[in-house]
Amino acid sequence: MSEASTPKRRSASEKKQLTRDNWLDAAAGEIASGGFGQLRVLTLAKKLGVTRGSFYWHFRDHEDLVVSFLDRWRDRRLHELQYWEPKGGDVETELRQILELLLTDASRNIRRLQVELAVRDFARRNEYAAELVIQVDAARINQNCTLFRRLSSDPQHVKDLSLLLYVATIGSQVVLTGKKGDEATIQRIEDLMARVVLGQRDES
Amino acid sequence: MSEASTPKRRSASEKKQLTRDNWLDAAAGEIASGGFGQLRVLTLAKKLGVTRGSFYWHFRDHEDLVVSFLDRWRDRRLHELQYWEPKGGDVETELRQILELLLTDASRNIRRLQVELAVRDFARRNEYAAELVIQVDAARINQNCTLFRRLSSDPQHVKDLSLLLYVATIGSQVVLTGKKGDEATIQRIEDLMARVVLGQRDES
DNA sequence: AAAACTCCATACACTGGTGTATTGTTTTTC
DNA sequence: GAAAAACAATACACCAGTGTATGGAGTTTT
Repeated sequence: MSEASTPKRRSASEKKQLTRDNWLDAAAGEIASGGFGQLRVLTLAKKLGVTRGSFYWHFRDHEDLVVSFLDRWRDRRLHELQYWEPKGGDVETELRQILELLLTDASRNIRRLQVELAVRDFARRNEYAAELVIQVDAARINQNCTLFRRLSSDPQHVKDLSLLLYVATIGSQVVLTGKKGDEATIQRIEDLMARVVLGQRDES
Repeated sequence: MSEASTPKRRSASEKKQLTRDNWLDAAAGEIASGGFGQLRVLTLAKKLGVTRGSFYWHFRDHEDLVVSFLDRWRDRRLHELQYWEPKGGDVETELRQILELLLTDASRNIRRLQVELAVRDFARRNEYAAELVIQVDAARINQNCTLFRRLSSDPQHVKDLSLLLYVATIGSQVVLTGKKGDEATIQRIEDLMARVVLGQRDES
């Protein structure tokens, strides 16, 4: 009788039950668009088509969600580095590959990029996030060092070059993200950076 | 005599009255430490030792505060460029001056830097802030173009170099802000960038 | 000195969000 | 196929914050 009035359970659209990871994925969307400050349990629940009752089964509280998200982010960022190992080959082509990865590819994955920027911003006012960002930064910079060791013999110079490359890519992401007509711009920046870095051979 | 025309602040009970700018200054503090998302009228009032009654006399609402703050920020950033005009001289020394300004000086003014990063972050989810950031970025990049025109004759190359310098400095601020022991690091990055840019002479 | 203006305090209504307790519904396990 | 465990809905208490209305004290103007 009153069947139509109260679709008791979740509407027949989706049926599966939610996992912790589902909530974290939804959180990623919110964080990407609004940052950690806009992360609301209520909004997430609506987005997932459930009520907060589900959330508080999967998570202890709001903070638990944030910490879990940060942990997952860190793990994934550190883990993916493994797939970005230089394939070997010419120094220049290897550098090009890295730049392609750090700039062009990154700019196409704008969701991922926005999450990264949100985490970075959050790290300015959250101790734990700050630690993770430092870890990830260090790992990435260290990874590129292996390339630059083929360009210079001075360890300090290698570190500096790698750091410079890194801050330049991060800066590009910060400044150019979301602007239109930046595809070509990024390409030119990529070229320029390659030339600039290669010009630094044996200058130690 | 002349005091009759000057706006009075003191009162017998030592309580100064607040101006719109006082509120904006207090807002700067909150924004620097917590971002725009943490900007609370209540907190500001407490910080200033008054109640919200004062706020709602000076501002229409919360949004009015945000917009006013952004406007003031934009005006100041555009205005200060005027004092950073190259003093003329050697190309290298001029470049060094600019780098000093963009990196070392910026890293010492950490409050100002944090506000800038907060505005940048806010711009990712706020149309108006995004417009202002674009204006400021464009003005700064354009300003440095005048220097790079002395390094290359290709207008495109000049633009690219200026943009690269800018994103590198922004990236440095994002990555290195708040880390310890970065004073020396910034100095080395500064050196490296100078050499890297100067190596690009006449390569158009 | 009275009126008018400026600035702030107080009280209240309202919104949107968290967390908890309890109950209800699936899904898994034995 | 029932008990147990996993997942979700509902209702509630509670809090932080906004905006508004109104009154009031200090200062300036007339």
